[in-house]
Amino acid sequence: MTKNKYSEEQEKIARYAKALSHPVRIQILQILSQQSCCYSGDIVDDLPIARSTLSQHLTELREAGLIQGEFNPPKIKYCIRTEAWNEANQLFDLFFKNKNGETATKNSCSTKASKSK
Amino acid sequence: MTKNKYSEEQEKIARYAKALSHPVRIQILQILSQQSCCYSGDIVDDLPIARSTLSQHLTELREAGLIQGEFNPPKIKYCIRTEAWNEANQLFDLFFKNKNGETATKNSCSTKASKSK
DNA sequence: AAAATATTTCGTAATATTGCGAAATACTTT
DNA sequence: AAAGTATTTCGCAATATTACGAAATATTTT
Repeated sequence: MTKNKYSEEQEKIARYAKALSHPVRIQILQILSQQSCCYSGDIVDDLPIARSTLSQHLTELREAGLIQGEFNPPKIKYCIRTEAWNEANQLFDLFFKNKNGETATKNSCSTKASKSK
Repeated sequence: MTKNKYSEEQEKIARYAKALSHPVRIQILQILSQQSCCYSGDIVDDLPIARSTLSQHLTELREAGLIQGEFNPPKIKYCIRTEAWNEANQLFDLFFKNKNGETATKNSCSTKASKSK
């Protein structure tokens, strides 16, 4: 294992965020999350991308843990993976919640800050 | 303006998510959000990257709207930009909230699905 | 005006992402 | 077994990201 530069939490948030960082993946997840599950072939009709490109995006979402595919020959039924979905939701929640109220208001700055060495 | 493939909301979520898609940017935002504002030079000491690289990440966060820099010669004080911070928070909230409960549970699939044409 | 301090921009390199069509794979139906 | 349907993998190209050090920029202090 390589050197751990960042915390597990930071890596996790970044990984989920990366999965959400393309509009087509947002759309895919919205489709899946709103109308239970879907078949890949049905999704592609609503998207402005080729089938092979969709496949790549689905793979990314699967590797991020956010969706799962159930083989239902000859189709594959994709669904939201609730476990990861909830974890991501919670991570983002906490991330945004952890903020003191006094930012961006002219003054309010701690001129100190560590500066080790 | 080019063709609008995705909704404004989808683009917005993806843009914010992209800003959050690197662990070092998560860490930067955590530092800024937890202890009001900071000077760039102070941040870099806690991060495993070069100053010039930090500058790039700060630019990305600024362009995403999540932070703002106040010039306080010869330093620049960076703070969270609350407006965007709250918007992002709300967008992610809604995004994750919009989900019916019956996913990823073996059955529960709508075999139909549009398939126009 | 020269020196010191803080940050950004530039040049460069390595790697990752996004996209497509063609071909490969896998399973079902004829 | 051949044809049909659904998806993935492959090969390729264009662009974006991440990273660094050196040089440029801007402001204050000496």
